[in-house]
Amino acid sequence: MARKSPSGPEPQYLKVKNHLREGIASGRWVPGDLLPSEAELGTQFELSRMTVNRAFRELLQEGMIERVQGVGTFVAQLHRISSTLTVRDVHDEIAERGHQHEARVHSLAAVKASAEQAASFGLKPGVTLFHSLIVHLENGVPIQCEDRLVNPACAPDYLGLDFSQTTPTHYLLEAAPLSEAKYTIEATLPGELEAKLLGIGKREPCLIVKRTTYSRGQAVTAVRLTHPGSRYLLQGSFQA
Amino acid sequence: MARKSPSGPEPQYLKVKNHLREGIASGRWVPGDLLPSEAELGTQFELSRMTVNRAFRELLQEGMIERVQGVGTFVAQLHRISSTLTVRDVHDEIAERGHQHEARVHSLAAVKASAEQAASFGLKPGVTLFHSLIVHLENGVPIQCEDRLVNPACAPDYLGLDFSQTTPTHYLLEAAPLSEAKYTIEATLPGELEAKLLGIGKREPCLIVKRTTYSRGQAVTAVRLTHPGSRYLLQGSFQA
DNA sequence: TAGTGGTCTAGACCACAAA
DNA sequence: TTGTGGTCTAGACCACTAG
Repeated sequence: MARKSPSGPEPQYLKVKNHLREGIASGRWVPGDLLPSEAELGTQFELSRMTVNRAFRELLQEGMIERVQGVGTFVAQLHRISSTLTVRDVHDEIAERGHQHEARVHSLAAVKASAEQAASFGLKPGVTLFHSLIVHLENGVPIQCEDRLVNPACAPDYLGLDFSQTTPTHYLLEAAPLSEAKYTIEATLPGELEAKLLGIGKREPCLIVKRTTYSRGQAVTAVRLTHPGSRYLLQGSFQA
Repeated sequence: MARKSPSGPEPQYLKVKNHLREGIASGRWVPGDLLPSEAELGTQFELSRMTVNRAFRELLQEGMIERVQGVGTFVAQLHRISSTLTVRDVHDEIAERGHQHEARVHSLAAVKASAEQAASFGLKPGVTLFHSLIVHLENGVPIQCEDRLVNPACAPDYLGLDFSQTTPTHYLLEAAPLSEAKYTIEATLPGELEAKLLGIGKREPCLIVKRTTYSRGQAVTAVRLTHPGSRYLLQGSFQA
């Protein structure tokens, strides 16, 4: 039978995977086409079916193919462009650009939750939440206004932290293991206070990211990140 | 030895995977902790090592764990919030909301590429590119202005298509298998023509997605999607 | 019935890292 | 040397689909 990887860095299942990827990328197989079966490729490459299966499973996970039990494996219709959008800690983001990060804490206090706020945390109106309002500067220029509510149960010592030294994002990710997040991205005008804190006009468009993160099914924190449209953009890429 | 899945819908490797996920989500293991070895879990669950290995591989792929050969498997540090942002065909998006989609083609012609445009396609200035300008309406309300350049080599018959019936996105994905995409998302004011076509004021913030897609290393199309900030937002979620 | 994918096994050899 | 993960095998049983 086939030899396992001798010492070279390329496992056998990758050979099969690349063979299929190249066939699809080159147009040899187009969306909807039936691909060779696991058994067929196993014979062709002199590999066991499990090894070929792994190549197929990874391609399935990547959305390159579709599989139907009892029928076969097909090239997927690439009608979705999905891309991984990484929302990161501002500090890391700025540091990676080789720039200086500064955080100005404008507010850090306990507040009574409004009905709407409480609802988003799954708590009763009037309960105490922690609130922080921090402006992040890159090389002295304000690029993000971080307006955050925190569930005290998940971070009891939140009010005692020094957020000019560590970011809430960083702290909260350590305090409560992240299990889920929801976000929206939109373009609107800044609030009056936001405009003032960011040093921009009231008519300058802002890119606003709202994000709620959950740990063990419980909402940990809800944040509104306001970025001057002229100074900030999100970017990313996608590899099929 | 262990019994394989008798008929029930839950494979054995999922039992192991869920066991680990729950242990991490519940805080039984925190980031940095050493998890049980494959052999250990194999004994505990009465499974072969390969089956346990599959559970670990999938968790690794999901970013839940980190593995070091010769050392062990650890709970990952969750210091990045990455989320899958799916940029989809507008038509599908609107149809899924149960709404009516209409496309108005305002321009469809061959143009001479400017130096900048040519560069983004890796072509020489002055070559012919195809250009289309289409406004998409949801239930009669303009929500997206699609300003697109297309590489003629990848879609020779682009100018002959009826984009009130099929979207450029849909057509291009079929014409050229997608291999890579780059995008940016930003908030700015609309151009004069865009404001007019979308029926909005010149001072209304817009959410702008710019995207270039590649097929086999060659740029296929570059598009600027302008959305009125008051009528459109991106949303998504992330499961750890 | 024949062919497909979905899962699982009980071994195996290897590279690697720590003691 | 021991234990870890990384890979691979040559079978196996099952569910499902098509002819």
